[in-house]
Formats: sequence, C-alpha cells, structure tokens
Amino acid sequence: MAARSPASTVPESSKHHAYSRKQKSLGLLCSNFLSLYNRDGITSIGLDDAASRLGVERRRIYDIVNVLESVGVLARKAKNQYSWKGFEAIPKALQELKADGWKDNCNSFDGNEYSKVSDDEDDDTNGSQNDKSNPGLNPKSSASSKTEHRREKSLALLTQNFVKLFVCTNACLISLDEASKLLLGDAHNLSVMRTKVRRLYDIANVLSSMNLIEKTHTVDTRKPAFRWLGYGESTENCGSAHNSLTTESRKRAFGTDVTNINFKRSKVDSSIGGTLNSNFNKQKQVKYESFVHEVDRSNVEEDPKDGSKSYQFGPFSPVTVARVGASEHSNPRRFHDWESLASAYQPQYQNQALKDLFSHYMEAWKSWYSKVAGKKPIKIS
DNA sequence: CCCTCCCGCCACCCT
DNA sequence: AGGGTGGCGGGAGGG
Repeated sequence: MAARSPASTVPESSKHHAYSRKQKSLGLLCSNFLSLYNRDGITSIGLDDAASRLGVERRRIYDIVNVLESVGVLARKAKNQYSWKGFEAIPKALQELKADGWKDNCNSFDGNEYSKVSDDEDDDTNGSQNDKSNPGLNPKSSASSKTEHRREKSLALLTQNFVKLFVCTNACLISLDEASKLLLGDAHNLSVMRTKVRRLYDIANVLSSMNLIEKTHTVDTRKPAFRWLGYGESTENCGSAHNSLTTESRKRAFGTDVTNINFKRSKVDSSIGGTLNSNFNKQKQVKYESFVHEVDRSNVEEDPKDGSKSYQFGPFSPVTVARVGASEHSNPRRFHDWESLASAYQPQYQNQALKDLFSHYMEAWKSWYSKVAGKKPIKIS
C-alpha cells in the first residue's frame, strides 16, 4: 500500500496536532461535503474528487453518499459518479419513503425476517435513461438472494428504515435503543446488535449534520435519543423548533476549513504545543430539552402562519442555497395522501415491538389528524 | 466504566 | 482479473 498520502496538502502549520475525534467525525465530514457541493453549477460528483478534496479516504465518502442518497440528495449515476439533487429533493424522497413504509408493511408475506424495502426513490421528473435493473419483473429474483442479503444490511436500507420510523409513525422522538430494537429485529444477538448500533450512530451523524434530526435524550430517562426535525414545511411540528435559538446554535462550522485531513488516530503523538489552530469552532450540540415532548401532538393548534416554510436545510450560508426551498410548498396535500394511504394499507409490522410502537403513535396521530383536518379520525384496524 | 463511532481490513459486487 | 463498494467489528477517544 505505498505510503500514506503526503501531507503536502495541508495548508497551514504542517505539524500534526492532537488527534481529535470530533474533527474526524462523519457528521463534520458530511457538512463539509455538503458545503462543497451544495452550490450552483454542481450537477455531478465524482467520489474520487470528493475524497481528495475533503482529504479523506474513499471509504468514508461511501458512508456519506449512501445516506445522502437514501434521502434523495444524491442519486447514483454511474460507477464513481453521483448526481446532485439537492435538498429540494428531500421532501419528495421522504414522501416516498412514507408511502413505501406503509406499503411494505402490508405485503410482508409469510413470516420472513425483514420486509424488503423497495429500492429507492430514484429519479424524478427528469427522465434520464437510468437503466438499473428492471424494477418490476426480474427473472430469478430469488436467485439474487445473495445480493439481496447484502442489500438487506446496507447502510442505505438502514437509513431508510430509520427515517421511516419517524415519517411513517409521526414520532418525534425515538430513543437509540428503541430504534435499534425496531430496526434490527429483536436483539437476538448481542454482538450483532452492537454492530448495528454503530451503524445507527453513523447514520444519525450524517442526518443530523443535515439537520434532519437532532441528537438529544429522552426526557425521563437520560437515554440517548433522536428527534426528528424534518424538512420544514408541514412536518408535523415535531420540533418545529426551527427557530431562533435552535437555528444558530446548531450551526456547524463549515465551509471554512474543509477537511478532515491528516492526524490519524494513533498513539504516536509527539507532544503538542498548545491548542491547535482554531478553525474548528466548538459548537456544542444543541440541547434544548425544553423542546422534548413526546409524540403527543394533541396540543397542536394547527398554527397556520407559522414561519416554518422558510426553513432551510443545513447550516449553510443562504447564498449557496439560492433556489432551495423555492420549489416546494406542497403543504396541505399530504393530508389526503395520508388518508387514503391509511385506509388502503393496513400496516402490519413483523415484530410486536414495532406494532406496539406503531399503534401507539397511530393513536396520537389519529386524534391529531382529526383535529387538524377537522374530520373524524379514520379508522385503522 | 460505558457510550460513541473512527478506521481500515477484506468480502463482495461489478465491470 | 481488477478495481470499485461497503459490511463489519476492533478498539481508541470522550464523558
């Protein structure tokens, strides 16, 4: 493997400083990735390019790219090539995940392990060729069980399922272990569980760098949890906490120093002078527990003029997000979608835990829905 | 000590 | 065969 890449790329002081985990986090890397590509003119992204510009190994780029693709921000174009869809694509992707979530909890025929989650929410209006395998009929579908097995445990799938948890259930807050139990089947094996939890952390880190979720902890217990922040508009006010305080405090410092270059984790640490450069502002993770309110959205008063529509993704400087947000304001329509979906599909979760959780949230949702929509709750089950 | 989660080996897919 | 992908889990940093 030859030598490590020369440190020639390091801009300032070449000395290696103390190893800091935070500076190498997936979340930060993702932020950098986003600020690097979320600008006009960007259409396609080369993984090699990204890796070198961000100063990380390819492997890390895969992690990011996989979750970004899961929420629609990116789409795979070809080997080593992704196309940038932007944050505008998130709402649609989430919508699809939502519909998807209901659907595949319906056709989970036989007692199979995990419901297969349909591929992805792929492209949109733009009808590019985009071959990929034919979605519908495919010859020996079962023969590819090998591949499918792999896919089954992919970061991408896990991400989608994780998101579905919020989106399909209207849950605002889900604790880490709740999520892991639901997503990883019942904790059969401890080590398997551990591995999966690691993945959950990975996912959560990138999702939170996009501000789709936020890390917190449950009110009662101090257990770690994730709060859904959603994509702004009509997100059922989970933490419609996109306001003053949250907005800025959550900002990550990025754009300034692009990189997670150098400083590998290692015991070798020739003394470090004082503190290292301070490009990295230490933004503390926000923790407004005051917002922590459980699912219960019964106190929603259907605020009509909320300023949430002006929400912008990520802590990016407004200039770079130019047209973002201008394209979507499909506010009310999702209600009917929900109604029809709800009555059309009877959600059937495999494991009891998921079922319980679901019905619990469903109750809350129904009352909320009836209030907001001004009609009697639809009957489910 | 336990929780987070970075790192990179190496099994798997594609060409 | 060769290179791109990405599961996986050891083990180190952080609280």
